Amino acid sequence: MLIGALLRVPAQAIHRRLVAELNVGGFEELRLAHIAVLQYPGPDGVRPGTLAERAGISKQAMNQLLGSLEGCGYIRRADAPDAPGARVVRLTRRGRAAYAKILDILRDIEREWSAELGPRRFAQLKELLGAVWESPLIRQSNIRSP
Amino acid sequence: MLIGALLRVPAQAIHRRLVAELNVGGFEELRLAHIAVLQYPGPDGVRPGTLAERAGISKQAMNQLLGSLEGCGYIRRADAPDAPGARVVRLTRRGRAAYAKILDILRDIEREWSAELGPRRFAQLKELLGAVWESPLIRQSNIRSP
DNA sequence: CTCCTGTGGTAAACGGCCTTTACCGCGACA
DNA sequence: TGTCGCGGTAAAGGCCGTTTACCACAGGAG
Repeated sequence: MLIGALLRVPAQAIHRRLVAELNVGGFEELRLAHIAVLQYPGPDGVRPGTLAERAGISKQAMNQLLGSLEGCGYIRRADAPDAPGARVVRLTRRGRAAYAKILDILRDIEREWSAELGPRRFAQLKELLGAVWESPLIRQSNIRSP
Repeated sequence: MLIGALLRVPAQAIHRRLVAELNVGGFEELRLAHIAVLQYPGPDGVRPGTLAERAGISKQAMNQLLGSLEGCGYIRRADAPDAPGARVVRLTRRGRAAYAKILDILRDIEREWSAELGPRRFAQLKELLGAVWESPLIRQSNIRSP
């Protein structure tokens, strides 16, 4: 088995489970793409452009997601305090609840994996993935062209 | 950092790099979604429905991908030798070349990661991901509803 | 034999999500 | 005062997956 599928399939499974559990947990409007906005470390106080870069999508795509989330009452966009013309995302009460729910679900998943692999091996897995994350290997390939 | 992003970002980076390198390497028609068909262990001799299940998408979505790949000359669909009415996917020469190219790129990536982490730690990472893969944790969440 | 059901494949309509192209407002700066 | 860059926005188009629906065939029940 090569590294591509080893990473892709679990990532996809986690993604789908997040959406499924959010939908039955009172956040019916949230869809797959919205997770990219709400995931760690959360969008509160962050610029749209920064969020786009984090998610690896264009500013325009992020803007659509933000518009949709704003329409559902999860966030609002406010003027940035420092820069004129810039905006920042603010989580509403509902948005904070959804974000907290996401963290809950992820911690559930981590608990399950930890039980399956053993806590020591699970910690090792996270440590290794963290090392990959911080290496230049990823960033490079995740830059968008324009 | 929670497990969701730790898996998703590298997986996405690998996906994008695969497509980028395929496109400059003589396989311009291949797009992101096509990778799901061509990835390990390859579609040759496999039923469309099985491929759909592997990729975690509907049979219909897989069929569209197969139609597109057939139009570009990467595969053809033949009648299955055993079951009547069933079909199997066959790689053409071009399809085999693309599949080989994908394996090459993935091996390049593995080499780079191995150099970054050290061969011992990289092997450990793959082993741990393999353990997750084989556990019931994933399959469960990757089943499609209908 | 005929009906029914399950399996495997296919087709068309629709919607979500991303990219491309384009534009606006504002400050900096020559 | 032009114009450059930065941040954000808007609209059109395309890719991709789901939903709904249908067809062909085999195997069994009646």
